[in-house]
Amino acid sequence: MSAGYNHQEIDSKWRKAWTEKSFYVVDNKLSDKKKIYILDMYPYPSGSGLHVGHVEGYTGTDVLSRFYRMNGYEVLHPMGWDSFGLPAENYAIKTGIHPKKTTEDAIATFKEQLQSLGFSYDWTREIACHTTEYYKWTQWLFKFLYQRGLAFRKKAPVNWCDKCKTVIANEQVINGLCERCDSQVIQKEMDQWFFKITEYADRLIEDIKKVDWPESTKQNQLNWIGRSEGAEIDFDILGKDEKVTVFTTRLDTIYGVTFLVLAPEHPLVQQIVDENYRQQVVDYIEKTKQKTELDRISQKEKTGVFTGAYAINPFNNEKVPIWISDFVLYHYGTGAVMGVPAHDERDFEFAKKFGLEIKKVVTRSMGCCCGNCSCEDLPIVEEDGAVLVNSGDFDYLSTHDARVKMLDYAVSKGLGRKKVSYKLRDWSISRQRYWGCPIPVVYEKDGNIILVDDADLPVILPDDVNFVPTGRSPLLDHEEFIDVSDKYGEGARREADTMDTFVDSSWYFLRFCDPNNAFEFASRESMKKWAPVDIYVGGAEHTTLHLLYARFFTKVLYDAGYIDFDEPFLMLRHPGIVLGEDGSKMSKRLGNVIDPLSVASEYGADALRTYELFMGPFNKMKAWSTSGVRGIRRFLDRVWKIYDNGLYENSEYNSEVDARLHKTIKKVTEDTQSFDFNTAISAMMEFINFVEDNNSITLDQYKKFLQLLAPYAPFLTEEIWQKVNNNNEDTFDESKSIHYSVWPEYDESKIVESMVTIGVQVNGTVRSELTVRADESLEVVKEKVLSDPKIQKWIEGKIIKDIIYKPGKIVNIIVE
RNA sequence: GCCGGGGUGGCGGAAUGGUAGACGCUACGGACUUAAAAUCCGUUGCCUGCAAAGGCGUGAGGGUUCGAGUCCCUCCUCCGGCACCA
Repeated sequence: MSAGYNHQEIDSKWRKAWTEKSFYVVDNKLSDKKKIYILDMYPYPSGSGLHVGHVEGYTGTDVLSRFYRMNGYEVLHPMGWDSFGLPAENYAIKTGIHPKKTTEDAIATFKEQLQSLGFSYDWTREIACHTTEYYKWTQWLFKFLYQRGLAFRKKAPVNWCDKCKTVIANEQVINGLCERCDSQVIQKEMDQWFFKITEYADRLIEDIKKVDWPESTKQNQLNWIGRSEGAEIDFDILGKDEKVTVFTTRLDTIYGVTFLVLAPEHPLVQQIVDENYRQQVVDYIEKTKQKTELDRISQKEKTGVFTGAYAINPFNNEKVPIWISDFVLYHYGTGAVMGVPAHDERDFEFAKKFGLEIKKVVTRSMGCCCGNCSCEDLPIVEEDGAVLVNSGDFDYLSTHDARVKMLDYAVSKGLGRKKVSYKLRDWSISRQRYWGCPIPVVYEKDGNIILVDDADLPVILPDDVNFVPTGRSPLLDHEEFIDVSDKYGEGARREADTMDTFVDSSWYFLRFCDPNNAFEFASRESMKKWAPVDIYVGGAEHTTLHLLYARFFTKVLYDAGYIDFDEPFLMLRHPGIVLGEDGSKMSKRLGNVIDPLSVASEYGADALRTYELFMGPFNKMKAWSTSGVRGIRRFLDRVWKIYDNGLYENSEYNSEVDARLHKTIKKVTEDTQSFDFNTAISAMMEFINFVEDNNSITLDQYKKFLQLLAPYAPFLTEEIWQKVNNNNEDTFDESKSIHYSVWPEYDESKIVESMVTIGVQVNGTVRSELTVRADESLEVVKEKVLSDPKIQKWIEGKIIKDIIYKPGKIVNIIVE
């Protein structure tokens, strides 16, 4: 422990005072004041509590919240809990302790940690998605999507772990293995609920341009949606009254088709297969079903079988064999592809393996690049300057032009059509798990779907459920929950699956606008005032799922007229991962986890907060350093010492200190807003160094400096602020707090320096320096520079060709 | 493989095309102390040199420019995402 200010006393005193005065509570009344909504991704309350890495993001948003309050904004800065989810249920399976209990205990721990660090959340708006008050509206939103035709039910494969006897979520499948027992996960067909996010694919792509998000996150989303433009072409099947439709983005290569491949799951396979080949086809389909995800990913060689059927290429009427293979994905495109081995690496591999013909239809116009390499033997995939050959009327066209002309031709002859395909698939939301939001659906005896009435919401998740894995949804065995025959008629049963927790988190940011509303998910007025989120901060691991789902929900609500914005998060930033002192990821196993509360109790919450942001650029990965925290603490102690030794009372006004202060105000104001917290803190350190070197700071200057530091170190600055203002702590309120004081403005005229020191170069290498008026003329500078002995040494006997002078920056003498 | 983002002292990192290494840590030297901790002062990119000074330096190699960490091209490497997507 260092000497200096008593953080234990000061931290707890102000935490208490701010809480008592409901400092950060905001209302929903529309006002003329500027407003800003600053949000952290709400955490999953895990049993192990927060470590210092989690706190970086929360510190960033808190600094911004405090900064904007001081700049006259009404700030909505809430916190809540993503409290449904698998870890609590898995823990319950292991220990028998109810998820509700472990979750609520964890929430208490998290809350204590956050409050100790002085985060200025409006706790009257706290939400938790496992509460009935919250999930009533999650259920309402499910119904809302269903009514708009965006929720539907179909059979779909789920991940099944045979050892754990349970269905597990995609997130729990690690490289095809079960997260908990490392055994193989297989696919099982079950009835599932889906949300039709694919309907919004194009708007999700288009609107990403509107938001201020990290470029990589935007790219990840585009990548995930995976839009590609191409064509669907119909191939007649020889001797059958059927057609196979393929999807291709390389229509220009269609004269090179030497076979077709269907996914083994393709329904047409059964109809077209030649009887002589039926057995091998059936065997192959069966083998594919047996394969685990891991098998399919890791198999190096292509597999497949011939169906005995042939198709006719509509462009040249050639007869090509139809194969099936598991490298063709049933759920993408049409589940069928045209094989062009000369111009596609996968098709090339397949043709080589099974001895299929390879027919080249695209060539480099100037022949091979070098003439003596083997590149002509490999598929030409895409290349500038390549042209078509062996393609009938389309010969000598560039690949690009050929694509356009061939599509026109196909459309005019009725052979196919333009088509856009997406990688994005509909969002499967059914989970065969207990600890989640019940789906508000009842099935009548004949299977008819009935939505539960609004008046009967929420469908309450029962507490007394046996969640030990049996291989089916735990709620299925809760007769009282399942059996609703008295209300819905003989044989009526409730849906027993719960919703994916990503459904909860797809709309929680709206609930914060009006968290206690019992009649709507949030009032229009409250959302008009606060939403959308202006600044959103959270982990980069959510670049696709959560952030995409929330955008989808927002657009659906927008289309229905509930809200007047169609993007939920205008600005998004990701905090970088914080590594342990040893440079490896913090984990219990390595024993390098650092608890924020222990840092705060040893060095003070302010030192922790300031260090969190001083470590490095906000969005970059960096390693924790306890000696770094000590360095910050030294800095804070020096700030305290200016009060403690009364320097501000004994100083004469010093204009250089003042110029420095105004420069610092400018830097901190700009850098704080742009998330460059580390350089803002450096600037404040430089200012204090300068004050100490000059042994001068007036009260007014000191107070302005304290205000700059206040968002970062709220406790210490509040303490000094009260003392230098001689406030009576018994009558403390918002009007006297530094955190509601008016952010200092800088005076540009004080920043402009009249005298500057610039470098003097000879042929671009610095040889001397020169102090002149910032706007000194070239003549004077030239005279001074040429008479400088250090410079004369370098130009002696040489011809001066030019002198470049950029006022205030540099002078460069070009010789010889 | 494709997409995105990086590579700067012993370490974390600063630098609108204009004196690279701000700020902090570490280390070393000194002051204070009976002593230690804390605190304060000084030094700290590398090489040569007692010094003055000079040379070399931002992953590698080219280029543009009076001038490049910064802009352009080629390559190496690390991190993140996607990955048989036709």
